[in-house]
Amino acid sequence: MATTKLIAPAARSSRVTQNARPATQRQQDYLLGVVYDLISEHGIDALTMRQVAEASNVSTGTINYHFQNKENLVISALEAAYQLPRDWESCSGSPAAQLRRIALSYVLRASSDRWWRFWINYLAASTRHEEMQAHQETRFDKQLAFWSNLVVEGVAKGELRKSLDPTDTARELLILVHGLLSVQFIKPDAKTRSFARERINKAVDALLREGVHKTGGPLERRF
Amino acid sequence: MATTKLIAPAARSSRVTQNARPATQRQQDYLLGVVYDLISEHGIDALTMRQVAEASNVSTGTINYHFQNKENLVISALEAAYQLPRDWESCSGSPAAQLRRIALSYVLRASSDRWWRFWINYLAASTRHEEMQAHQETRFDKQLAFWSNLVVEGVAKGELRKSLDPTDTARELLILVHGLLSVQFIKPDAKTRSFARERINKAVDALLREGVHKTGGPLERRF
Amino acid sequence: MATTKLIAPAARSSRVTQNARPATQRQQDYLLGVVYDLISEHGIDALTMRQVAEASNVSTGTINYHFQNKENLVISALEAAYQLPRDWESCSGSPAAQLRRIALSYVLRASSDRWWRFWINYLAASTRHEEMQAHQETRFDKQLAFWSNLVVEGVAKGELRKSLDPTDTARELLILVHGLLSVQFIKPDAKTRSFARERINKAVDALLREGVHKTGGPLERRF
Amino acid sequence: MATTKLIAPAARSSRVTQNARPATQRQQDYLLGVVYDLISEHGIDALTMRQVAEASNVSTGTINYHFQNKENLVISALEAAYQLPRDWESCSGSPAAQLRRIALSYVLRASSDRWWRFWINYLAASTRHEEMQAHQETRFDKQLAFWSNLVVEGVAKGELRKSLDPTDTARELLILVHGLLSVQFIKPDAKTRSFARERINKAVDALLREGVHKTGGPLERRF
DNA sequence: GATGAATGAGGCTTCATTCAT
DNA sequence: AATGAATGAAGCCTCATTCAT
Repeated sequence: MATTKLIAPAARSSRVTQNARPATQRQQDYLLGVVYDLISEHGIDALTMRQVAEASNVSTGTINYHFQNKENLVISALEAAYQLPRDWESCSGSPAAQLRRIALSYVLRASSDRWWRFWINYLAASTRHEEMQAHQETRFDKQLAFWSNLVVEGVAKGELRKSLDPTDTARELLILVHGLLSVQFIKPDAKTRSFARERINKAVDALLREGVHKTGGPLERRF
Repeated sequence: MATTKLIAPAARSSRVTQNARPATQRQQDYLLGVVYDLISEHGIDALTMRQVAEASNVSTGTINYHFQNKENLVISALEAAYQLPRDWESCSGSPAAQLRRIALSYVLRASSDRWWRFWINYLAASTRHEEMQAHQETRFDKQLAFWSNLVVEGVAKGELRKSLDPTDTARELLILVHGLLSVQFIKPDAKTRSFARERINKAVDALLREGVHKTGGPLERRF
Repeated sequence: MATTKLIAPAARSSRVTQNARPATQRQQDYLLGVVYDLISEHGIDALTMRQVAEASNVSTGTINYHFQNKENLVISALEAAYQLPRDWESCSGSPAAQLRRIALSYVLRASSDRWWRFWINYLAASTRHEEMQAHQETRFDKQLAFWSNLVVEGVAKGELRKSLDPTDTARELLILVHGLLSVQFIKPDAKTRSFARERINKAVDALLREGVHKTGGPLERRF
Repeated sequence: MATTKLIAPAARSSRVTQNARPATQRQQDYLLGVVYDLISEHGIDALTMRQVAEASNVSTGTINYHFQNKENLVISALEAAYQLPRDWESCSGSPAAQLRRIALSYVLRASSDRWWRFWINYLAASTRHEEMQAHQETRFDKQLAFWSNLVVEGVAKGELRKSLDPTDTARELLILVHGLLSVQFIKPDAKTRSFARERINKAVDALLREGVHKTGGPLERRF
């Protein structure tokens, strides 16, 4: 447990001492990884500084030395987590394929459960934590913009139907995947996950221009 | 809290002193109501026994006398909350109107925020609490069955299109409202709530048979 | 250590739970006595909740149950200490004798060291604690009024010289005793204390009307 | 802190690394100045090593490198502070003017508050710290001798009344200014400070020989 | 000389729970 | 049934001090 390595040192900065040398940065990133794991596992409220200290094999003083206090630690972990490379980020290919892939990342799998468990805890906690709430909102808007852009590109490349309104389409997809996410949390079984995958594929297929091959081969169905 | 096994929902009264006389029952129900309110307001983890005692004007000893310990108290409150009559339960009218009304109850309003904040906290907690998870599942299935049935009735009465598959339709609606719910948590502003309302109305309208009046009058738009 | 009994239950109230039953009141007063002793002994800043708990043979939880937090505990102790009966309060006799007695209470003796050590710590702490500062001021004003009044009465009874301005006289005396107090802290030896006693007696003598016996017999020299 | 025995004031340099070169000495003196400021501002007990490090723009390691530990640092700072030149030390003019000036230095002003706040904290701490107590005593005696000497000189120059006993006069003045100091701490407002100034001037005036100009011109009233 | 990350004891406080009344 | 004082473990955080660099 608690050994996940996070993003590259250069990628994180705010909230912690500026100009931190690489060693410090690495240590902080390591600690944030531990926190991410613990939150995914036990929820935000159950997180204790002692837990973090023990799981990361440092003293409680060290945690506070780097992050001042628990709130800052949690927020930092959240920020770091949100900057974790999603698997779809490295996803190349056509806009339509990218869109499908991103949308399919909302399907729970063993390897991504951690992230989504983290996410749902964050969402619940954000109902009583303004800063976290704002964070969620920002992230959603970015997501919306990114998806919209993919739609625009897909239309331009002739993959997607010309009649699509990019923002509406993106929003509709986002609502769908979040709805499916909820359902997957409510019914966390293989069948539900399978259904979610099919449903998402169907939704993306519906955006494709006539004549473009639907749901494609094994590459696209990997999820 | 953690991992304690809970007893089946039906056995609820067995959680508390056996053979409780009505006065005792009333007292306990009153306390559970207080707990529900507090959880809605501050989340499950923030609940303290002292809070409950003060909010209900009894002593901490009394709380423990009735519920033995905190976990038991919380679970009892959750179970009780899930048995609270939803406002749409008393909703009469055509199946289509009922369906619309139930679906619209997923739109956040001041008065219902409490319930949905409670719900999201419950959902997050359920990712690490088997019994709560089971509870969620049961509730979802009931919801699905109820909505399906409304579709069946609506088709029978000629309000809804004949081509509708009841279960598919109900599930699709449920996914939609849960998606909109997530979005409303992510962006808790009036515009988002307004959008959610319109989107739900549109979805229900799409189920109506040609010739049936869409979205209806003020009665149906109350939400 | 830490067994000083404080004032009667009825005398204290503010800051702690109102309507506390006598038993609670007694417990709180007992705890405040312990705190008073500890502050006298080690200063305000050195006081720890654990210390209080151990010295009073209760748990730390109990301390916080009664006083919520350390600041409140200290302030309560200060208020209680300021309501401790000074030995001159029970002092009867002529106004001049009372004045002399009160003034002489500023001479350190083993039995009153505790109080004055407490006082000097309070005074130092009050330079960075507004509420404590205000408290000091109030107390000084009361003292000034009380001493002035004694002068008025003394003049009326013909013990003190008619030409005395009550407030000026009282203030002048207060400055003197506080100056002597500082000196006694700076040089805490028998000689300095003895000097302080003589100096105070001399100052009071100077207020007496011609013909009135000076510094008097053993009764008045008890201090 | 507590009860550690301190070394004699004269040995101060021995507290720090031996054979310190001038640069080291300067560094240490600089740090002591920072400590003095911080203590004046927040009291002795509130001082933290980190505070010192940040205020002086060095690392905590450097502080400990120079002073080994906190106690040593604080004591060194206190000793250094007591060796700071008072502004009246550079005061020239007649003995009477010097006496007035020194006495008036006990009147709080913005610029001297720091020193006196420091002093009162030191005095309170000295009730439980033998070495600090001895320090206070020594300083008082020096002050007494210095003031006595000024009286002697003043009498010799014909400024002060011949009947004055130098030591008695000096002691009486010291008691007065310490009394006024206490009052100024108890009531830290402009009116009290103003009163203290007048009172001291009056006391010094009372020492002047008949015919010598009282309280003098603006130069002497600068305080 | 100087740094600053790391330590861990110890400070304050919260809180579920117990128990005499 | 109900009370509420008392408990003590555990939470968060601070801080003097150490030590590898």
